[in-house]
Amino acid sequence: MAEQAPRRTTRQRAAVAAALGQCEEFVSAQELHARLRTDGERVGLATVYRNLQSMAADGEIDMIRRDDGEAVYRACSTDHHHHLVCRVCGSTVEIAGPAVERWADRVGAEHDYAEVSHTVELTGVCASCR
Amino acid sequence: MAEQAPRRTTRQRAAVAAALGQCEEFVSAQELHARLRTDGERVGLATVYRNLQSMAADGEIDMIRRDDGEAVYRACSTDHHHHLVCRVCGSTVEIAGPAVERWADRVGAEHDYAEVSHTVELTGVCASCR
DNA sequence: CACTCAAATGGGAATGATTGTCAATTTCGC
DNA sequence: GCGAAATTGACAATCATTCCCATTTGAGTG
Ligand SMILES: [Zn+2]
Ligand SMILES: [Zn+2]
Ligand SMILES: [Zn+2]
Ligand SMILES: [Zn+2]
Repeated sequence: MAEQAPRRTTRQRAAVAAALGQCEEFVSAQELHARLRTDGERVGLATVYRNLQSMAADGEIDMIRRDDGEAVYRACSTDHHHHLVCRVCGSTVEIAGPAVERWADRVGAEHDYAEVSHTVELTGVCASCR
Repeated sequence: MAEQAPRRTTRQRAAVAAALGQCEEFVSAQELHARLRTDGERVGLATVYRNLQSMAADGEIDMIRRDDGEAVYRACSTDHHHHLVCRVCGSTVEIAGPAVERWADRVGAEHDYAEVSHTVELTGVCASCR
């Protein structure tokens, strides 16, 4: 299914991965670039974009979109899962939902769609923000 | 939950709604603006954006995001549902899934999140595109 | 290690969707 | 009809993301 593009290990790619690993919440490419710069790492903005995108494509990291459409990324356990995000403070809970997975597969099959993938994100207001 | 902002009926708003109703697939604000112009309707681009956004906020129309992040809209049955979109031709199937609804509610409750809403979109390759 | 070459980088310009501005117009209750 | 408030429109301004392309670098090869 997924065409694996050749990937080299570069200082920049490692720096991006490391910086992302430090982040608690989802961060945009711009934000991560700023952090890298603050940390003294010298990585071009375009490179941050390219690496985040390829890592997301390879399933190494998660990518979702904010309400305004901006893409935000986060390093997390590699196995497939979803998120429950607080609309107020942004705190996130990772959800492993075998239930949704099965549902998605079934719906795809019912309508004869192949290679079905899904986007499932939950948002709400966490206990401490109420 | 939803604060209903006062909405007036204007020629432009009606034109946007009508044009959207004619569309088979999801369309972006830009595309809809072009269609209106072609049809001889004179509506400003900013107005198309504003109306699509407010209609989506009111739940009158659906809004999802393309892979590139661009927002696309579609008029459809007003009751809550989800979509299964073909990655190749864009053909869409509307999905009414009581199963997901229950799952989302349960997960929210389990983690003590209030006002939980969800985003669920499926993509695949339809039969005729294989 | 020296050598080769495609992959990767950077950074500044270009793109393109979306938003902001604000005067002019329109709606609608009174 | 009147007037306050909502809406519109043309255009400028934002701003994330992509392009371009000369330069650097990773990683086999012998
Ligand atoms: Zn919170
Ligand atoms: Zn729909
Ligand atoms: Zn198709
Ligand atoms: Zn639902």
